[in-house]
Parts: sequence; structure tokens; C-alpha cells
Amino acid sequence: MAAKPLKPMPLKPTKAGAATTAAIKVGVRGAETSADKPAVGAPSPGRGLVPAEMIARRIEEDIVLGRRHPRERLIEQDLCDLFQTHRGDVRLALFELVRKGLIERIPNRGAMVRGLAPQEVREIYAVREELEVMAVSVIPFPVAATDISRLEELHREHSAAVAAGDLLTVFYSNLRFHEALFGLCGNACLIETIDLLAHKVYGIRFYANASPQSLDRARRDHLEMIRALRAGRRDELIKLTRRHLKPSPEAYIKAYEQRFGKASSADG
Amino acid sequence: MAAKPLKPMPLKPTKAGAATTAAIKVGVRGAETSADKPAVGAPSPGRGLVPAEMIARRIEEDIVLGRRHPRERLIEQDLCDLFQTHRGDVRLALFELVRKGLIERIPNRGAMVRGLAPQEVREIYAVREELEVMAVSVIPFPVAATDISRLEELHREHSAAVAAGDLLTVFYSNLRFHEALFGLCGNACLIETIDLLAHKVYGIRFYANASPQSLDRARRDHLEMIRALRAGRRDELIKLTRRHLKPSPEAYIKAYEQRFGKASSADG
DNA sequence: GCAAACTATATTGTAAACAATCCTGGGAGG
DNA sequence: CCTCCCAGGATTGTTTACAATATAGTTTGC
Repeated sequence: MAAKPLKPMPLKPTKAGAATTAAIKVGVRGAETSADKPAVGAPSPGRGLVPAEMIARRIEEDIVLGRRHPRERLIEQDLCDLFQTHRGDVRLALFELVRKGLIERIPNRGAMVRGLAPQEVREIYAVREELEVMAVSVIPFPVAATDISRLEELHREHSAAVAAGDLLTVFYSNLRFHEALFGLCGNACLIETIDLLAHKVYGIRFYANASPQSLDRARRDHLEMIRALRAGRRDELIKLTRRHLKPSPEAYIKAYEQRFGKASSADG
Repeated sequence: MAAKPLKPMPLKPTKAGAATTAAIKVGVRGAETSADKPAVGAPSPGRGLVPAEMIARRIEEDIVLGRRHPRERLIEQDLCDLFQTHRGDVRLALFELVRKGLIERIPNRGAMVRGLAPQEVREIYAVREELEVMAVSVIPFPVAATDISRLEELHREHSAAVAAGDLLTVFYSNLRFHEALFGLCGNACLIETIDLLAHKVYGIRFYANASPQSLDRARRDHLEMIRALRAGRRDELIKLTRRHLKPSPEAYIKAYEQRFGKASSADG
């Protein structure tokens, strides 16, 4: 323990929760800084994120959009040059991506984009289904009109992107739609966990997004979800939630088996 | 983009899952390399961990056992001296703990042990219950005798620690028991997510572990769980799983309200 | 006497250099 | 011809120093 001749900390026994953010003697900036971290807002934003988080997001985006394929390796120095930063932050970003399950890292060797085995994908989607169904099961009904409006707005965004074939915008508007939907449940931990698992399978969306049919089906699902929400039909909403999660893993696994043979999907 | 004149990577299209670890051309030594880094002797888990993970673990343990209280701040240099390492690893460990929800970090200010508001605790436990019930719901029955034996062994360990009043061992053996139990479900993602959420509330176990009655109740719960497992009574097991999760948050919230007043628990 | 600004210090963030480790490829020995 | 060993080069891991930023205490102006 080094010197600590000054005060140990403000020590205000406020409610320790979200507001605790302000504890360190929050200036005007404190709140903002840690506040706007939940979203995956825009393609390449620099807004109030820690540099490492921004780098992680950019790499994530590359993986999602297929610009970096599985087994491709990520060199720290390359990333430093690319993002104009130092290795400390790049390193942090890489560990962050390991945590999210998007890349793999072996000490003293390096990091590489991670491919998901069918079995893993199935398992992740099983948990996602459980949690997303839980989320829509606890949404307080009736849902406020403003919330419905917001979902409709996001749905319009998504539809437009689908129509335009703009995959990047499709991806992010779809993300925002689901964030808004599950956000209605009010359980921050649940929302965060759903988000975490969604990140793990970002990479395979590429397969699901491949066909226009899939995109359109997703669009229609969203529309039905909004209807069910407005009508207060919870059972319907749950059914839709389950159905909406089916196509992505199926498309991925099918593509995987066609490419590498069926054997791999059965092991493990 | 620096030079990359050599091979881009082995590129073996094996099953991309867990075995992928070997992809970078893992030699025989690969595993050892990360293993033989004792760094700082940890009480319980000295296993092959990256230094940063070990540091995170130690700090986590301190928090769990109340050796570091909420709002206490963590200075990078102090931790370097304590763990005999450099700031890079300490920094990594701190970010890791932020992710686990045990500490809070504000850029340019520092990190501090995080206190959980009652509302957060409730939310986390709600998700934990959902996932743990899911886990025991998908355990393939009947359970192998060796698995039952292992659980009994861990239960004995736990019981002994409870009897001896050795809180540290109680904590870790309890952890191992639940890892083994939920491990039976076979869904790696589910196991990992359950573990993640358990970490988030490590800190509040201190309250639950305070009374010998609580410890003994947990012990008896474990015993009943093993019985239900052996008898193949899934409904019973689910009921026990739910019941087992109740006391901890209740004890914490009660203690919290007694200390800071009831107002805080209702907001948010 | 109070408030605003200033300085001093503690702490975090960034950068660069150095050391350790691992893959690649060629050559010696069998 | 094959195997083993050894240098060469690339990449990660570690160390150190320095810069930026925030907090605390003090001073100055009113």
C-alpha cells in the first residue's frame, strides 16, 4: 500500500446503485462518461466511449460484416496503426473481445477471429431464447404509447434499410429495435445479459442476413411483435420471440455443414 | 497495417469450436506456458491463469470476504506493489472486474469497490433464478453415479468448512458445488452465464454468510438437491433451486435498509 | 468572511524501448 | 532422404518514463 495521505474517498452513503456512478465526487463529466455505454448506436461513433471500447466495437463490426473472417489473426501493432492508438488500448480491446466471445487469444501467440461450432451456436441460442422470453414475459402491460411509437419508428428505419439492401444499417437498426423491445422489461441485468449473448453471435448474423427472404421475414416479425405488444397479447409475443430466434442459427448451421461436413456439428 | 510477409495463419478448417484453441499451431508447450506462471500465490485457485486474471481473482476474494468495503478505491500503483506486477496487468484486472460488476471505474479518476442497490440485487437474482432453473431443467436424467459421487464429495467439503467456520473454504466449496451441479446441464453458454451472474453478487454473500443458520440451511439445501437428483425428481430439484436462491438477496436487502433507510430500496 | 482562482500532488493515460517467446526456414548429422 | 538443431525475424509481454487530468489545500480579491 503506497502513500494515501489524503482522504480515502468521499464516502457518501447514498443509494449505491446506478447513481453511485457519481460517487467519486462526480463532476459534470463523471455522469456522462459512464452513462452512455449501453448502446451500440452507430457504425463508427467516437462518442463518449473509452478508446478501448471504440476499438473493440470497430473490430466487432468488421467481424460482423465479414470483413474479417474466422481464423484471421489480429496483430496488435497493425491495429495500433489502423486506429491510431497505442498498444495498451488495443490490448484492452482484444481482451474485451475475448470476453464477448468474438475472438480467441493464446498467450504469447496472438489473437484471431473465432469461428463458432454448431453446437456452441445451438447452446447460445437456447439461452438467448430463455432470456428473451423471460424479458417479454415481465414487460409491464399495457405498454405506454410513446414506447410503441418508438418501436414503430425503429421498425420503419429497419424496413427502409431492408428495402435499400443496406446491410450495415439493417444490422444496427435491428439491434436498436431489439434493445428497445427488451428494454421495456425494466430489468437492467436481464437487458445486459441478453445484449451480451447477442454479441457472441454477431458473427453468424452474416449468414442469416445473406438472403433477402430472411431479412423480410425479420421485418414482418417485428411488425407482428409491435401488434402483439399493442394488443397486450403476451402469449402471442412470446411465441413470436421464439420464432424470431429460429432462422439465424439454422442458416448458420446449414452453411457450416455444407462447408465442413456434417460430422462437426454432432460432436462435442 | 504492418508487414505480414509470412503465412496468415494455419487455416485449418477443423471444427471451429473448443478445439479451435489449437489452431494457432499449438505446440506441446502451449498449454504449459500459460500455466506455469505462479505470479502471486493465491489461496485457492492457483490454476493456469493469466496474471491479470489471478489479480482480478484476488481482489474479488478481498471484496467477497469484506476485506475491501464498498466505495473503497483501488489505486493502480498500490495493486502493483501488492501483487508484484506492472500496471498493464493491474489495469487489465480492473477492467475485468468492471465487467464482472464488482468495481466501478471512471476515466481519469480511478476505480472503487461497487456497492449494489437493492433493486439491482433483485434484478440479478431474478435472472439467476431463471437461468439456474433452466439448467436443472435440462440436466439429462438419470444422472451418472460418478456425477452424484462428485457432488457428494463437494458437499462433504462444504459441510466440513461450515462446521469449522472457515468462511473462505465455505465460499469456494459452495462455488464448486454449484459449478458441478449446473455443469451437468451440458450447455457451456448457460454454465458460463450462470457463473458470470454469480460473480456479480459475490460481494453480497458476505451478508448471507454472516449467520451460522444461513450456512447450515445452504448445506441442507445441497443435501436435498443431491437426493432429488438421485431420485430423478426434477420438479423437486427446480423447487429447491428457487428456494436456495432466496435467502441471500433478502439478507442483503434487509441489512442495506437497516443501514441506509428503506427509501433507497424502492427507487430505481 | 466568502468565493473564485491557483498551485501542489496524487493518480491515471500514453508512449516508447526493451525482453521474452514463438514460428519459419535452412543446414548439419545420421 | 529424413531428423534434429540452430539462427532469423515477427509478435507478444514487460518495464520505464513522461504527459494529461482531477482533487485538495491555499491564496487572493472582493
